[in-house]
Amino acid sequence: MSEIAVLLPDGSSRSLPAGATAYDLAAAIGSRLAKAAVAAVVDGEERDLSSPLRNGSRVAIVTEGTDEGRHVLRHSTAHVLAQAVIQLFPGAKYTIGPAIEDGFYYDFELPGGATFAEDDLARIEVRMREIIKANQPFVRDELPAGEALRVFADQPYKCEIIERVSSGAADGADSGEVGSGETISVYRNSESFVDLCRGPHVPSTARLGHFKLMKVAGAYWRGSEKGPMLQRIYGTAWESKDALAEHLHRLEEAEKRDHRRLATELDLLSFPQELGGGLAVWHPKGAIVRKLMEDYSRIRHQTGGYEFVFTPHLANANLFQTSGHLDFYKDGMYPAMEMDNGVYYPKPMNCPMHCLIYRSRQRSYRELPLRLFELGTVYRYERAGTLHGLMRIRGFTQDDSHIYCTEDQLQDEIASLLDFVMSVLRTFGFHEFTANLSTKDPAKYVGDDAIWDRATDALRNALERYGLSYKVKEGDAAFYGPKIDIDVKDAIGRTWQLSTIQCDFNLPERFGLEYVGADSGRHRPIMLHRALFGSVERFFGVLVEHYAGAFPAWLAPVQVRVLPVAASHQQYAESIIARLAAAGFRADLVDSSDPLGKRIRNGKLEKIPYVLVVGDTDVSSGTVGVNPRGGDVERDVSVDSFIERLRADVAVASVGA
RNA sequence: GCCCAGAUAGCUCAGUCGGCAGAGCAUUUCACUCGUAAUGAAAAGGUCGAGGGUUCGAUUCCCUCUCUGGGCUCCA
Repeated sequence: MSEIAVLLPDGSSRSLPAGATAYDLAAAIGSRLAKAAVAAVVDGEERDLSSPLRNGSRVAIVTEGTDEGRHVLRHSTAHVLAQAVIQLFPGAKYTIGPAIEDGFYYDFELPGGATFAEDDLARIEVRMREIIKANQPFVRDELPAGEALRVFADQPYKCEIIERVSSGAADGADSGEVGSGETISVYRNSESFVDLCRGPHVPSTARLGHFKLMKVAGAYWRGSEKGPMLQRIYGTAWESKDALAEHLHRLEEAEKRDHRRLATELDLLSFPQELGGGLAVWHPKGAIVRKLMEDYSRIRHQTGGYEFVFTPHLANANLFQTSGHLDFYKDGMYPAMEMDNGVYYPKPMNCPMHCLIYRSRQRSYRELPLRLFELGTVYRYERAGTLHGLMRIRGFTQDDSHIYCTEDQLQDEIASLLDFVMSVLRTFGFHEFTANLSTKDPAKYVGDDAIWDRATDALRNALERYGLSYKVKEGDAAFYGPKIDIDVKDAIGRTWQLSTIQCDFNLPERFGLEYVGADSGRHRPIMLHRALFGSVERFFGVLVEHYAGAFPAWLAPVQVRVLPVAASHQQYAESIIARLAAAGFRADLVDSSDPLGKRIRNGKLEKIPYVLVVGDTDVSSGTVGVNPRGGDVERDVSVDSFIERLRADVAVASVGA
């Protein structure tokens, strides 16, 4: 046969000479496509451009600048990194080097447990650029496993991967999916560097180049804490200089809104060394925002059918024995305090105490659903290396509620919870949500299968009824019940997992919780754990990053700053402050000992929503000059109309209250 | 917990190949009274994260600890 025909993604077909490659197809379609092509998808499998096509195949060309195309060039850049490291560090062992979001990494083991220094990155980059400039081809080869073992004889990690693959044990989590059964695929280039790889790769290194090595980090071999610690180099790679520059710019922007940096700059809170790791003190400005968040939360819970409770920070060990926390999570708890009358622990969760409230007397089905709410502060001994600003902290406050209901009530309860969650999150400026539904881990769960199925269905139905898009995470649930987690997207497109709704079949059992049903019989309630903010501290951190410290007017620590142009306007400025305070706003005044320009600048840097300037014309006509954050100056605005505007601006917080 | 890098004035950081510690901003005082993003001058401010070791002498070199950052692992 001298010609073959292949099917294109648009449904059309194309004839090509027999033996034509994916690259030939791209070239036949157009030179622009050929130039942008980096790989192909043939019959659902990613292939190199150089792979020959068969008659009847479905072929899609992967181009740079698409997610798939970037994936290919990032992975190819990772190979170049490995090549450079092997050449510069004799005796280095190379392991795996996948593409990841925005870039790639490669893990190495250096002889004698040596480590990379930050300035090694520059040397490695130089060598990588030489390799790329040399325009080395990526040539695929397929070897029997035995031969592959000989090729990688001095590379123990590669041998381990080959053995796993050839024994069929590869789980796909490796980038070690390099073949099936006895055949192992490798990629070589002109300098005889060879790496185990499934591919595909760009045709040659000339297609690479817009990359940057970012950082060195430690990482465990195969992700296991018990495995050897490897040296990981992270890099980023893009299809063009502009795309790379844009990415680096995005990183800078993200750094500018880092909540730890802004917490210092805006005097919100601090983590004094004397206090110990993962513990924060809230300064007045941060505390105002936090209090407003908590106040809002309380109002919403109050009107939402929740009953408020309070519980202590400490409890006798017996309680955590009953709840099972001491058996399962002791490592994560602060250590015991031995007292005359027993052993006490700081609480890592509020639920056991809420169960005690439930159990304090007999409950009737008429009381259900019973919704207990508390802003409950808990302490968890997070491992030292895992702490991260407010995002991972050792003492934090959950907007925690435990709902006790019958199985029949479950679905309605969850549906209305979703409503509640979204409504609250929207108030805080989040508008894009997705959910994850975590289902039973067959290896580790309590409760009978039937109730898991019914509860999982209830969660799924509630999600569908609400119309929220969700992913199912099979086997990701905690041992005690299925759950829904809500992710929100922030102002720069990052997602944060905030709210959670979890079924619990375990604690009602452990605490022997019951209610008397309409049939006069005793029944076990289902318990729901749910938090909207999750942790108030973490939610605050996310808000800081979402708004880049420029809180909306209803949350801003200072809503209005008044600046008298000169000392002669001081009295008038004070009268404006008095009016604003009387109207319930947070306003302050900075007198004229600094020049106006400087005071304006400081107001902007402090991200105050409104900076008012008052001078001669304002004093005589009862007006103010308004500088809205991020807007242009408005002169001669009457005080009444400004107050009206401010009222409208902060009204968002009363929605649903 | 593991790997790497750090910790110097309130903040951001420089510096000391081992010999009395520096800048900018912020603070205080004085002068300036100013209409939209940094007025000028002066002063004050440090156990150089903590403890130990080496040394005539340690902020500097070594060890341990604490805390922080980047990852890994973990996250009820």
